[in-house]
Amino acid sequence: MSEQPAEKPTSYAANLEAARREKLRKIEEMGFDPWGQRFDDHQPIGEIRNRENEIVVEPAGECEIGKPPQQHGPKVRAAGRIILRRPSGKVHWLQIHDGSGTVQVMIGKNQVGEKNWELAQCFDLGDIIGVDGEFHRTMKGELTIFAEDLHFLCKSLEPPPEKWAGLNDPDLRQRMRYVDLIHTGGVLERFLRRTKIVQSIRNTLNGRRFVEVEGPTLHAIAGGAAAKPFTTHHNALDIDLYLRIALELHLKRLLVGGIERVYELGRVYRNEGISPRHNPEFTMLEVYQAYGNYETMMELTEALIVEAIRASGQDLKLPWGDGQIDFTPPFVRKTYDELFAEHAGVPPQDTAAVKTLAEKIGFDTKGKHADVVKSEVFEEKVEPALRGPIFVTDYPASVCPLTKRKKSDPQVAERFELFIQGMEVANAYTELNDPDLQEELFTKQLDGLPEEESMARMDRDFIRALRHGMPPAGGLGIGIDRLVMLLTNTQTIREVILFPLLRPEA
RNA sequence: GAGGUUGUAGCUCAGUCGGUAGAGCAACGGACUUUUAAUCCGUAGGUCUCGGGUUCGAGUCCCGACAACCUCACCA
Repeated sequence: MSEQPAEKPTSYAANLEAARREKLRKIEEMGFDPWGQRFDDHQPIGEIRNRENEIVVEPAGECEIGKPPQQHGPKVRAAGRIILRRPSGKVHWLQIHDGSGTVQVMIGKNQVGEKNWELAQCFDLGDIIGVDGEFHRTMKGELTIFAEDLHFLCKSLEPPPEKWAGLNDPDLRQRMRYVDLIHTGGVLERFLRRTKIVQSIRNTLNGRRFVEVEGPTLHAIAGGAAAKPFTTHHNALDIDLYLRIALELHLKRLLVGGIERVYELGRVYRNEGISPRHNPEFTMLEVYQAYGNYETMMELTEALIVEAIRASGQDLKLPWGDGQIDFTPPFVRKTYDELFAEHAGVPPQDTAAVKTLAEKIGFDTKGKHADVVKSEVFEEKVEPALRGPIFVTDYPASVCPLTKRKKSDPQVAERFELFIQGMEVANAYTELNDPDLQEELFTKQLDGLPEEESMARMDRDFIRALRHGMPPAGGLGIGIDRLVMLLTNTQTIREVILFPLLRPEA
C-alpha cells in the first residue's frame, strides 16, 4: 500500500505553525506540559468578575505621592484561552476568555518570577492557560487578574482569525464553528440561549406530567408528514430503511399503549432543499395529550413559548430585525377561511373564483382537488402576510389526513398552525382516532398528488394500533429551530444550528 | 433543481483601461512595567479557488468545474 505523500502546506502557513511548534518545544524544555493536566478549583471568569465588590482601595492618605492608590482584591484562579495579547516591555497584558466571560490578566516580570516570565514569552494567541493572582482594577479602571503564578494548559497550533474583524466568511464560520464560538461576538450566547429554551420546554412539559420518550429514528415506512425521506440500509436484515421525517405515528402508538401525556424532542430528517429556513436535519417537538383536543394544544403552545422566553431571560416583546414581535398571550386566533377572504380577496367557498385566482398566479390546477388549489393560494397569498403570532384554525379536511373532522362540519378539520413572521412554527390537530376512516384516508391518495408528496402513506401496524383504541387526543408539533430563530432575533436557521449541513471540503 | 453575487497572504479586505501582487491584523527581530484593536522601528510571507481559452502579455476578458451566500422551487 503506497502512502500518498503528505500535502505540503503553503510555506507561509508552515512558518506560522513552525513558530508555534518552536514555542511548544521551549515550553516542554522548561518542564511544562504543553497539553496540560488536570486543573482544579478555578472559577468561571464571569463569577470572578462578579467579585468586584470585594475590592478595597487604601485610604488616599496612605498613598505615596505620585503613585496610584493601593488596591487589594480576592485571590482568584482562572483558566481560559488567550484571545488578545499586549506585550509592553517587562509587563504583558492578556485577555483570557472562557465560556462565561473575558478578563484581563497582567503578567509583570518582577511579579511572577523568572520561570513564569520565560513561560509567558512562549504564549501565543489561542493558547489556554491557568492564572493564580489577585483580582482588582488597574489604574485605568480595568478589572484585572494580577498574575502571581502561571500554568500552561494547552498549546494552539493554528493562528486565530483577525482580532477585530474575526471570521466573516459564513462558510468558514459554519465549518469551523469552534473558531466561530470563540471569536464571533454573540454566537456562544445564542447557542447557550438555545439550550435554555429547550430546557424550558422540557420543564414546562414535565411540570404538566408529560412523559418524554425516544422513538425510533430508523423507519420502515416514513410516515407522519409530507416529505421526502433519506434512505439507508441495514446489512444484517438486508432491508432498506428511512430516516424518520416525523415523530407522530410512534407517539400515537404510545397513546394507545396508555402513556396518556407523551412527547419527544428530537431530530428528524427530510431530504429536501436547503434555505435560510430549512436544514436537512432539524429538531422537532411533538406532544400528545389524551382527552385533549386542538384547543388544549393552543393553550399549551402559548405556555411553552411564553415560558421559554422568560427562561431565556427576555421580555415578551422581542426584537426582530428592525421591528419586534409581541408574544403577550393570548395570541390572535383566526380561521383559515377568514384569513383567506381577508388576504386573497376571494370568497373561500367560491371554488371557481379560487381556481381562477390560482391560475392568474400561475399555478397548474389541472386534476387537483379544489382544496389543494385553495391551499396553494393560501400559502402564496396568506401565509407570507401573517406577522403573528397568530393561530390559523379550521383547515379544509381534505388536506389533513391525520386530523379529526369538526362534528358540526365534516369538511373542516380541527387543526391549527401557528404563524410568526410568515413562518410556520407550530402545527396541531385534534387527532383522528377512527381506524376505519384513517385506513380510508391512507388508501385514498389526495387528488393530484404523487405519493411522496402525500402524508397518506399506508402504515398497517399504525392502523392496527388505532383498532385497539386510541383515546381522543390533541397533538402538537413545534419546529424548535425556527422557534429559536424567533426568540434569538436570528434570520437564518444556520445560525441556530451548531453544525448545519455543508458540502465536504474539497 | 433555476437565476444572481462572490472566491486575492493564516484572517479581514484593496487591486483603475489587460502591462512586475497591495494594506491592516496575525507572525518573526528590536524598544517599552498600567496597556485597552497598545504604540514605535525593522523583516519575512502569494499555485490571485481549480482547469481550459483569447492575447506579445490575464488577478483583471471568455468558457467550464468546484464552493459559499442571496432569491426562487420543494418543504417545516
